[in-house]
Amino acid sequence: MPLDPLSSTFAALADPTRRAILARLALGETSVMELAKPFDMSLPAISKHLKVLEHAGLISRGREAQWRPCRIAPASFKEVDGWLGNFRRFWDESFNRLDGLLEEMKAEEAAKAPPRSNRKVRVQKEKQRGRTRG
Amino acid sequence: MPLDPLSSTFAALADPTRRAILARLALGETSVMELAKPFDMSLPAISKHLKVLEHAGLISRGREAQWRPCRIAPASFKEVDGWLGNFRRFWDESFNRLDGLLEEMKAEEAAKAPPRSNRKVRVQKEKQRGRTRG
DNA sequence: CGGTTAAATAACCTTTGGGTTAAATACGCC
DNA sequence: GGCGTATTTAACCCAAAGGTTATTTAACCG
Repeated sequence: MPLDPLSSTFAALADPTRRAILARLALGETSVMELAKPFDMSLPAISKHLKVLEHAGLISRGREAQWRPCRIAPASFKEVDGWLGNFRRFWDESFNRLDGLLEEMKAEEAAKAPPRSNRKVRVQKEKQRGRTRG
Repeated sequence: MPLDPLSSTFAALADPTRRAILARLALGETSVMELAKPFDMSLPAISKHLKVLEHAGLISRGREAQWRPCRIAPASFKEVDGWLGNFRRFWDESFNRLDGLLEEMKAEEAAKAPPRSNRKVRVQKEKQRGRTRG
């Protein structure tokens, strides 16, 4: 019984070896052998980790002769970030528009500048991201 | 052998029941009974899920008479987002400064405006977040 | 005190996960 | 074709995860 995609992705991220592999891949596409080097672990174990990451949509794999170069796949990262966005207001104090407005007001106060007229509160776009801060 | 904090957090998020609980808590603090209602699952099972979430730092629990109200705890969410930030450039095309600059240039080109002098690229603050978009 | 409600713990079961070693597959090269 | 390198698959092991029911703890209420 396969998990829903988001669960698979989070599960894949819940292992330090796999996160280290992703960190390595953030530096650029590379082979399984290369990925395996830093770890005191058998090659099949790495192979399994890669399968988990691939199944989770976090990496994709090409074919070049006998190598299967791995690279970061963006989609699932984006899914995770999107889900996380539902909670951003709990920890990013400048996240919601009201806060943003208040902080702008404070900033103006601090700068002792006269109030400006066409000051606008920026609207959120695309599911909780893309706001100006500070 | 306890997992590192980030692994515990991702593992906690890798279950749809637990994510649903968090989604409910995003609406506000509530009791275990209340949280359990939507699920076709025994109360001890929910209790275990809550323990996992608490251990992962995703919720905290108070005491009010015989109730233990649960609420979202921000810190671990922030940790996850911070980690995710290392990969943001892979899927948020407006994330990195060079892209931002290029897009501004394109926008200016499109507007057929003369080049402006004190146009500045905004600097990233606080680990991969807080950029202006568009 | 005794009863009722809220929640956690204990003991247990079954499935999944992460690791191993040994064998198989895929491809390039001489 | 046969060899060597890269990678996956198979078979197995043990620990951890997610669920259950039965029992226990905690707090209010009358």
